[in-house]
Amino acid sequence: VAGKEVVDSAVPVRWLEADEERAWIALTGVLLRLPAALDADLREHSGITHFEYLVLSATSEAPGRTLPMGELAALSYASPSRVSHVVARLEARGWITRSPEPGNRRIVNARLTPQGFEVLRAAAPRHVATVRHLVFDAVSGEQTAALTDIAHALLRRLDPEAEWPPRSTRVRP
Amino acid sequence: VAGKEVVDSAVPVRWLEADEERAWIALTGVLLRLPAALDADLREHSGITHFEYLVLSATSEAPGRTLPMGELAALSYASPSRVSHVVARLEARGWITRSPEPGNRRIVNARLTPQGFEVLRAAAPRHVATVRHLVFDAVSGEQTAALTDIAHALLRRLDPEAEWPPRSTRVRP
DNA sequence: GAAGATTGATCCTTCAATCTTT
DNA sequence: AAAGATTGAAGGATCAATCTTC
Repeated sequence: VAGKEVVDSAVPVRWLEADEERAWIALTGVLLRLPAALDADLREHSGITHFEYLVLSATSEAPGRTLPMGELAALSYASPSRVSHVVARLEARGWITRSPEPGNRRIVNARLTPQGFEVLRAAAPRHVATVRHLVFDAVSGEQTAALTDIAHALLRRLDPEAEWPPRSTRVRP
Repeated sequence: VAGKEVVDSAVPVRWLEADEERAWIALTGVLLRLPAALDADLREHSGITHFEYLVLSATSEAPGRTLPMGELAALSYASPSRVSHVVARLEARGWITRSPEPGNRRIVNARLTPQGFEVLRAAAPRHVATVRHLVFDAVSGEQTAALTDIAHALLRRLDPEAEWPPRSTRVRP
Protein backbone atom coordinates (compact mmCIF):
# COMPACT_ATOMS: atom_id res chain seq x y z
CA VAL A 1 0.00 0.00 0.00
CA ALA A 2 2.39 2.69 1.05
CA GLY A 3 5.53 0.78 1.93
CA LYS A 4 7.71 1.20 4.97
CA GLU A 5 8.91 4.45 3.41
CA VAL A 6 5.97 6.15 4.99
CA VAL A 7 6.26 4.91 8.55
CA ASP A 8 6.55 7.17 11.61
CA SER A 9 3.26 8.76 12.54
CA ALA A 10 1.73 9.78 15.79
CA VAL A 11 -1.13 7.33 15.33
CA PRO A 12 -0.04 3.78 16.03
CA VAL A 13 -0.82 1.76 12.95
CA ARG A 14 -0.59 -1.88 12.09
CA TRP A 15 0.91 -2.03 8.60
CA LEU A 16 0.06 -4.77 6.19
CA GLU A 17 2.06 -7.98 6.36
CA ALA A 18 3.95 -8.98 3.22
CA ASP A 19 1.29 -11.47 2.17
CA GLU A 20 -1.49 -8.97 2.84
CA GLU A 21 0.37 -6.38 0.83
CA ARG A 22 0.60 -8.75 -2.13
CA ALA A 23 -3.07 -9.62 -1.85
CA TRP A 24 -4.00 -5.97 -1.66
CA ILE A 25 -1.96 -4.95 -4.70
CA ALA A 26 -3.51 -7.74 -6.72
CA LEU A 27 -7.03 -6.96 -5.53
CA THR A 28 -6.49 -3.29 -6.35
CA GLY A 29 -5.58 -4.33 -9.87
CA VAL A 30 -8.79 -6.28 -10.22
CA LEU A 31 -10.83 -3.40 -8.83
CA LEU A 32 -9.35 -1.07 -11.43
CA ARG A 33 -9.14 -3.30 -14.45
CA LEU A 34 -12.08 -5.67 -14.38
CA PRO A 35 -14.74 -2.94 -14.38
CA ALA A 36 -12.84 -1.14 -17.14
CA ALA A 37 -12.76 -4.30 -19.23
CA LEU A 38 -16.46 -4.98 -18.73
CA ASP A 39 -17.35 -1.41 -19.60
CA ALA A 40 -15.22 -1.38 -22.70
CA ASP A 41 -16.62 -4.65 -23.97
CA LEU A 42 -20.24 -3.74 -23.35
CA ARG A 43 -19.87 -0.26 -24.82
CA GLU A 44 -18.21 -1.53 -27.95
CA HIS A 45 -20.57 -4.39 -28.66
CA SER A 46 -23.85 -3.29 -27.10
CA GLY A 47 -23.65 0.46 -26.64
CA ILE A 48 -24.30 0.39 -22.90
CA THR A 49 -22.16 0.63 -19.79
CA HIS A 50 -21.77 -2.21 -17.34
CA PHE A 51 -23.80 -0.30 -14.82
CA GLU A 52 -26.61 0.24 -17.32
CA TYR A 53 -26.52 -3.49 -17.99
CA LEU A 54 -26.88 -4.15 -14.27
CA VAL A 55 -29.87 -1.86 -14.02
CA LEU A 56 -31.61 -3.40 -17.02
CA SER A 57 -30.79 -6.87 -15.77
CA ALA A 58 -32.06 -6.27 -12.25
CA THR A 59 -35.29 -4.85 -13.59
CA SER A 60 -35.73 -7.74 -16.02
CA GLU A 61 -35.68 -10.26 -13.20
CA ALA A 62 -38.27 -8.54 -11.04
CA PRO A 63 -41.95 -9.55 -11.07
CA GLY A 64 -43.59 -7.67 -13.92
CA ARG A 65 -40.13 -6.40 -14.88
CA THR A 66 -40.88 -3.59 -12.47
CA LEU A 67 -38.98 -2.39 -9.44
CA PRO A 68 -39.16 0.60 -7.09
CA MET A 69 -36.18 2.91 -7.57
CA GLY A 70 -34.91 2.21 -4.07
CA GLU A 71 -34.84 -1.52 -4.56
CA LEU A 72 -33.21 -1.04 -7.90
CA ALA A 73 -30.48 0.98 -6.19
CA ALA A 74 -29.90 -1.74 -3.60
CA LEU A 75 -29.81 -4.48 -6.23
CA SER A 76 -27.34 -2.56 -8.36
CA TYR A 77 -25.12 -1.70 -5.41
CA ALA A 78 -25.40 2.02 -6.01
CA SER A 79 -26.69 5.25 -4.52
CA PRO A 80 -30.25 6.45 -5.21
CA SER A 81 -28.77 9.45 -6.96
CA ARG A 82 -26.71 7.41 -9.35
CA VAL A 83 -29.60 5.15 -10.22
CA SER A 84 -31.86 8.13 -10.72
CA HIS A 85 -29.49 9.65 -13.27
CA VAL A 86 -28.97 6.39 -15.10
CA VAL A 87 -32.64 5.53 -15.25
CA ALA A 88 -33.31 9.02 -16.62
CA ARG A 89 -30.92 8.22 -19.46
CA LEU A 90 -32.46 4.82 -20.05
CA GLU A 91 -35.92 6.34 -20.00
CA ALA A 92 -34.83 8.89 -22.61
CA ARG A 93 -33.81 5.99 -24.81
CA GLY A 94 -37.18 4.33 -24.35
CA TRP A 95 -35.85 1.35 -22.43
CA ILE A 96 -37.44 2.04 -19.06
CA THR A 97 -40.51 3.94 -17.93
CA ARG A 98 -41.16 5.45 -14.51
CA SER A 99 -44.46 5.92 -12.75
CA PRO A 100 -45.51 6.46 -9.14
CA GLU A 101 -46.90 3.53 -7.20
CA PRO A 102 -50.69 3.99 -7.01
CA GLY A 103 -51.05 3.22 -3.31
CA ASN A 104 -47.99 5.16 -2.15
CA ARG A 105 -46.98 7.94 -4.44
CA ARG A 106 -43.62 8.50 -2.81
CA ILE A 107 -42.49 5.31 -4.47
CA VAL A 108 -41.53 5.38 -8.12
CA ASN A 109 -41.63 2.17 -10.12
CA ALA A 110 -39.14 1.58 -12.90
CA ARG A 111 -40.45 -0.76 -15.56
CA LEU A 112 -38.46 -2.34 -18.34
CA THR A 113 -40.03 -1.73 -21.75
CA PRO A 114 -40.09 -4.35 -24.52
CA GLN A 115 -37.40 -2.31 -26.30
CA GLY A 116 -35.29 -2.31 -23.14
CA PHE A 117 -35.73 -6.03 -22.82
CA GLU A 118 -34.59 -6.46 -26.42
CA VAL A 119 -31.45 -4.47 -25.72
CA LEU A 120 -30.73 -6.67 -22.74
CA ARG A 121 -31.40 -9.86 -24.66
CA ALA A 122 -29.12 -8.72 -27.43
CA ALA A 123 -26.34 -7.80 -25.02
CA ALA A 124 -26.56 -10.78 -22.70
CA PRO A 125 -24.90 -13.60 -24.69
CA ARG A 126 -21.72 -11.72 -25.38
CA HIS A 127 -21.60 -10.26 -21.89
CA VAL A 128 -21.97 -13.64 -20.25
CA ALA A 129 -19.29 -15.01 -22.54
CA THR A 130 -17.00 -12.16 -21.53
CA VAL A 131 -17.61 -12.79 -17.85
CA ARG A 132 -16.95 -16.46 -18.35
CA HIS A 133 -13.78 -15.76 -20.28
CA LEU A 134 -12.42 -13.16 -17.87
CA VAL A 135 -13.45 -14.80 -14.62
CA PHE A 136 -14.75 -18.34 -14.55
CA ASP A 137 -12.45 -19.77 -17.19
CA ALA A 138 -9.59 -18.37 -15.14
CA VAL A 139 -10.42 -19.97 -11.80
CA SER A 140 -11.20 -23.46 -10.55
CA GLY A 141 -14.45 -24.57 -8.98
CA GLU A 142 -12.85 -24.43 -5.56
CA GLN A 143 -11.66 -20.93 -6.27
CA THR A 144 -15.15 -19.94 -7.34
CA ALA A 145 -16.46 -21.14 -4.00
CA ALA A 146 -13.68 -19.34 -2.15
CA LEU A 147 -14.32 -16.18 -4.13
CA THR A 148 -17.98 -16.27 -3.18
CA ASP A 149 -17.17 -16.54 0.51
CA ILE A 150 -14.55 -13.81 0.36
CA ALA A 151 -16.77 -11.42 -1.57
CA HIS A 152 -19.62 -12.00 0.89
CA ALA A 153 -17.27 -11.33 3.80
CA LEU A 154 -16.15 -8.05 2.24
CA LEU A 155 -19.72 -7.00 1.48
CA ARG A 156 -20.72 -7.65 5.06
CA ARG A 157 -17.94 -5.27 6.12
CA LEU A 158 -18.90 -2.65 3.59
CA ASP A 159 -22.51 -2.74 4.65
CA PRO A 160 -22.86 -4.06 8.19
CA GLU A 161 -26.50 -3.02 8.32
CA ALA A 162 -27.65 -4.86 5.23
CA GLU A 163 -29.19 -8.25 5.32
CA TRP A 164 -27.01 -10.60 3.32
CA PRO A 165 -27.59 -11.81 0.67
CA PRO A 166 -30.08 -9.05 -0.17
CA ARG A 167 -33.66 -10.17 0.06
CA SER A 168 -34.68 -9.13 -3.40
CA THR A 169 -32.13 -11.21 -5.28
CA ARG A 170 -33.74 -14.31 -3.82
CA VAL A 171 -37.16 -13.45 -5.13
CA ARG A 172 -38.13 -14.61 -8.58
CA PRO A 173 -41.26 -13.95 -10.69
CA VAL B 1 -26.04 -11.88 -14.65
CA ALA B 2 -29.08 -11.81 -16.83
CA GLY B 3 -31.12 -14.74 -15.65
CA LYS B 4 -32.80 -17.37 -17.77
CA GLU B 5 -35.36 -14.73 -18.69
CA VAL B 6 -33.05 -13.65 -21.44
CA VAL B 7 -32.33 -16.95 -23.10
CA ASP B 8 -32.97 -17.71 -26.78
CA SER B 9 -30.41 -16.11 -29.05
CA ALA B 10 -28.85 -17.13 -32.32
CA VAL B 11 -25.41 -17.32 -30.74
CA PRO B 12 -24.99 -20.45 -28.65
CA VAL B 13 -23.97 -19.36 -25.18
CA ARG B 14 -22.99 -21.19 -22.05
CA TRP B 15 -24.86 -19.46 -19.25
CA LEU B 16 -23.46 -19.22 -15.75
CA GLU B 17 -24.11 -22.09 -13.39
CA ALA B 18 -25.95 -21.29 -10.17
CA ASP B 19 -22.75 -21.18 -8.13
CA GLU B 20 -21.02 -19.02 -10.74
CA GLU B 21 -23.97 -16.68 -10.78
CA ARG B 22 -23.78 -16.26 -7.02
CA ALA B 23 -20.05 -15.66 -7.18
CA TRP B 24 -20.49 -13.12 -9.95
CA ILE B 25 -23.22 -11.16 -8.16
CA ALA B 26 -21.08 -10.99 -5.04
CA LEU B 27 -17.96 -10.00 -6.97
CA THR B 28 -19.92 -7.32 -8.79
CA GLY B 29 -20.91 -5.92 -5.43
CA VAL B 30 -17.30 -5.74 -4.35
CA LEU B 31 -16.27 -4.11 -7.62
CA LEU B 32 -18.87 -1.41 -7.13
CA ARG B 33 -18.73 -0.84 -3.39
CA LEU B 34 -15.15 -1.31 -2.28
CA PRO B 35 -13.70 1.41 -4.55
CA ALA B 36 -16.53 3.72 -3.52
CA ALA B 37 -15.75 3.11 0.15
CA LEU B 38 -12.02 3.70 -0.32
CA ASP B 39 -12.66 6.89 -2.27
CA ALA B 40 -15.12 8.23 0.26
CA ASP B 41 -12.80 7.54 3.19
CA LEU B 42 -9.71 9.03 1.55
CA ARG B 43 -11.56 12.09 0.31
CA GLU B 44 -13.09 12.81 3.66
CA HIS B 45 -9.97 12.34 5.75
CA SER B 46 -7.14 13.19 3.37
CA GLY B 47 -8.63 15.17 0.52
CA ILE B 48 -7.45 12.80 -2.21
CA THR B 49 -9.04 10.04 -4.26
CA HIS B 50 -7.97 6.44 -4.03
CA PHE B 51 -6.43 6.68 -7.45
CA GLU B 52 -4.41 9.74 -6.47
CA TYR B 53 -3.25 7.81 -3.43
CA LEU B 54 -2.09 4.98 -5.69
CA VAL B 55 -0.15 7.36 -7.90
CA LEU B 56 1.55 9.07 -4.97
CA SER B 57 2.26 5.72 -3.36
CA ALA B 58 3.75 4.16 -6.48
CA THR B 59 5.98 7.17 -6.99
CA SER B 60 7.08 7.16 -3.37
CA GLU B 61 8.40 3.64 -3.63
CA ALA B 62 10.47 4.18 -6.76
CA PRO B 63 14.19 4.92 -6.63
CA GLY B 64 14.59 8.64 -6.12
CA ARG B 65 10.82 8.82 -5.75
CA THR B 66 10.81 9.22 -9.51
CA LEU B 67 9.08 7.22 -12.22
CA PRO B 68 8.51 7.57 -15.97
CA MET B 69 4.85 8.26 -16.74
CA GLY B 70 4.49 4.98 -18.56
CA GLU B 71 5.73 2.91 -15.65
CA LEU B 72 3.54 4.91 -13.34
CA ALA B 73 0.55 4.02 -15.51
CA ALA B 74 1.42 0.32 -15.41
CA LEU B 75 1.94 0.35 -11.65
CA SER B 76 -1.33 2.11 -11.06
CA TYR B 77 -3.26 -0.19 -13.40
CA ALA B 78 -4.46 2.68 -15.56
CA SER B 79 -4.23 4.17 -19.03
CA PRO B 80 -1.53 6.72 -19.91
CA SER B 81 -4.27 9.24 -20.47
CA ARG B 82 -5.78 8.83 -17.05
CA VAL B 83 -2.41 9.08 -15.35
CA SER B 84 -1.54 12.12 -17.37
CA HIS B 85 -4.66 13.94 -16.23
CA VAL B 86 -4.19 12.95 -12.61
CA VAL B 87 -0.53 13.87 -12.49
CA ALA B 88 -1.42 17.23 -14.01
CA ARG B 89 -3.74 17.81 -11.06
CA LEU B 90 -1.15 16.64 -8.55
CA GLU B 91 1.46 18.85 -10.17
CA ALA B 92 -0.88 21.83 -9.89
CA ARG B 93 -1.07 21.13 -6.17
CA GLY B 94 2.70 21.01 -5.88
CA TRP B 95 2.88 17.33 -5.01
CA ILE B 96 4.59 16.03 -8.13
CA THR B 97 6.90 17.58 -10.69
CA ARG B 98 7.43 16.42 -14.26
CA SER B 99 10.56 16.75 -16.37
CA PRO B 100 11.86 15.01 -19.48
CA GLU B 101 14.51 12.34 -19.08
CA PRO B 102 17.85 13.92 -20.10
CA GLY B 103 19.02 11.03 -22.27
CA ASN B 104 15.65 10.37 -23.95
CA ARG B 105 13.37 13.33 -24.05
CA ARG B 106 10.33 11.34 -25.07
CA ILE B 107 10.23 9.99 -21.56
CA VAL B 108 8.75 12.18 -18.83
CA ASN B 109 9.73 11.53 -15.25
CA ALA B 110 7.26 12.14 -12.48
CA ARG B 111 8.92 12.96 -9.17
CA LEU B 112 7.24 13.15 -5.79
CA THR B 113 7.93 16.44 -4.03
CA PRO B 114 8.52 16.69 -0.28
CA GLN B 115 5.06 18.22 0.01
CA GLY B 116 3.61 15.30 -1.92
CA PHE B 117 5.42 12.89 0.32
CA GLU B 118 3.99 14.65 3.35
CA VAL B 119 0.47 14.28 2.01
CA LEU B 120 1.07 10.59 1.49
CA ARG B 121 2.57 10.14 4.93
CA ALA B 122 -0.36 11.92 6.48
CA ALA B 123 -2.88 9.83 4.56
CA ALA B 124 -1.24 6.43 4.92
CA PRO B 125 -2.03 5.40 8.51
CA ARG B 126 -5.73 5.91 8.22
CA HIS B 127 -5.86 4.41 4.74
CA VAL B 128 -4.04 1.28 5.82
CA ALA B 129 -6.32 1.00 8.83
CA THR B 130 -9.31 1.27 6.51
CA VAL B 131 -7.97 -1.41 4.20
CA ARG B 132 -7.33 -3.63 7.17
CA HIS B 133 -10.76 -3.02 8.54
CA LEU B 134 -12.60 -3.54 5.26
CA VAL B 135 -10.56 -6.42 3.91
CA PHE B 136 -8.07 -8.22 6.08
CA ASP B 137 -10.05 -8.16 9.27
CA ALA B 138 -12.88 -9.74 7.30
CA VAL B 139 -11.01 -12.72 5.89
CA SER B 140 -8.83 -15.51 7.26
CA GLY B 141 -5.18 -16.09 6.39
CA GLU B 142 -6.20 -18.90 4.10
CA GLN B 143 -8.68 -16.66 2.38
CA THR B 144 -6.01 -14.02 1.95
CA ALA B 145 -3.85 -16.56 0.17
CA ALA B 146 -6.77 -17.72 -1.96
CA LEU B 147 -7.66 -14.13 -2.79
CA THR B 148 -4.12 -13.49 -3.97
CA ASP B 149 -4.20 -16.46 -6.31
CA ILE B 150 -7.63 -15.62 -7.65
CA ALA B 151 -6.76 -11.98 -8.25
CA HIS B 152 -3.56 -12.96 -10.05
CA ALA B 153 -5.51 -15.38 -12.22
CA LEU B 154 -7.97 -12.66 -13.18
CA LEU B 155 -5.22 -10.17 -13.89
CA ARG B 156 -3.51 -12.65 -16.17
CA ARG B 157 -6.75 -12.91 -18.12
CA LEU B 158 -7.21 -9.18 -18.25
CA ASP B 159 -3.71 -8.62 -19.47
CA PRO B 160 -2.35 -11.73 -21.15
CA GLU B 161 0.63 -9.82 -22.52
CA ALA B 162 1.88 -8.48 -19.25
CA GLU B 163 4.58 -10.08 -17.21
CA TRP B 164 3.16 -11.01 -13.85
CA PRO B 165 3.68 -9.75 -11.23
CA PRO B 166 4.84 -6.52 -12.88
CA ARG B 167 8.58 -6.11 -12.84
CA SER B 168 8.58 -2.70 -11.24
CA THR B 169 6.74 -3.66 -8.10
CA ARG B 170 9.56 -6.00 -7.24
CA VAL B 171 12.20 -3.29 -7.44
CA ARG B 172 13.00 -1.29 -4.35
CA PRO B 173 15.29 1.73 -3.81
C1' DG C 1 6.61 5.93 -38.69
C1' DA C 2 6.46 4.39 -34.03
C1' DA C 3 6.99 5.28 -28.98
C1' DG C 4 5.86 8.13 -25.17
C1' DA C 5 2.96 11.29 -23.55
C1' DT C 6 -0.63 14.93 -23.53
C1' DT C 7 -5.01 17.37 -24.75
C1' DG C 8 -9.90 18.54 -25.22
C1' DA C 9 -14.55 17.08 -25.63
C1' DT C 10 -17.95 14.24 -23.91
C1' DC C 11 -19.94 11.45 -20.76
C1' DC C 12 -20.56 9.73 -16.06
C1' DT C 13 -20.38 10.00 -10.95
C1' DT C 14 -20.70 12.38 -6.71
C1' DC C 15 -22.27 15.61 -3.36
C1' DA C 16 -25.30 18.65 -1.43
C1' DA C 17 -29.58 20.75 -1.91
C1' DT C 18 -34.32 20.16 -3.02
C1' DC C 19 -38.91 18.47 -3.90
C1' DT C 20 -43.02 15.70 -2.87
C1' DT C 21 -45.66 12.53 -0.28
C1' DT C 22 -46.55 10.36 3.99
C1' DA D 1 -40.30 15.53 10.25
C1' DA D 2 -38.96 11.49 7.76
C1' DA D 3 -39.00 8.55 3.56
C1' DG D 4 -38.38 8.20 -1.29
C1' DA D 5 -36.63 10.15 -5.02
C1' DT D 6 -34.73 13.79 -8.09
C1' DT D 7 -31.82 17.75 -9.62
C1' DG D 8 -27.84 20.68 -10.90
C1' DA D 9 -23.20 21.78 -10.37
C1' DA D 10 -18.62 20.26 -10.00
C1' DG D 11 -15.15 17.00 -10.50
C1' DG D 12 -13.18 12.78 -12.71
C1' DA D 13 -12.75 9.14 -16.56
C1' DT D 14 -12.62 7.85 -21.39
C1' DC D 15 -11.84 8.16 -26.22
C1' DA D 16 -9.96 9.86 -30.22
C1' DA D 17 -6.90 13.14 -31.93
C1' DT D 18 -2.55 15.32 -31.47
C1' DC D 19 2.11 16.60 -30.37
C1' DT D 20 7.02 15.67 -29.83
C1' DT D 21 11.06 12.96 -29.97
C1' DC D 22 13.43 9.01 -31.59
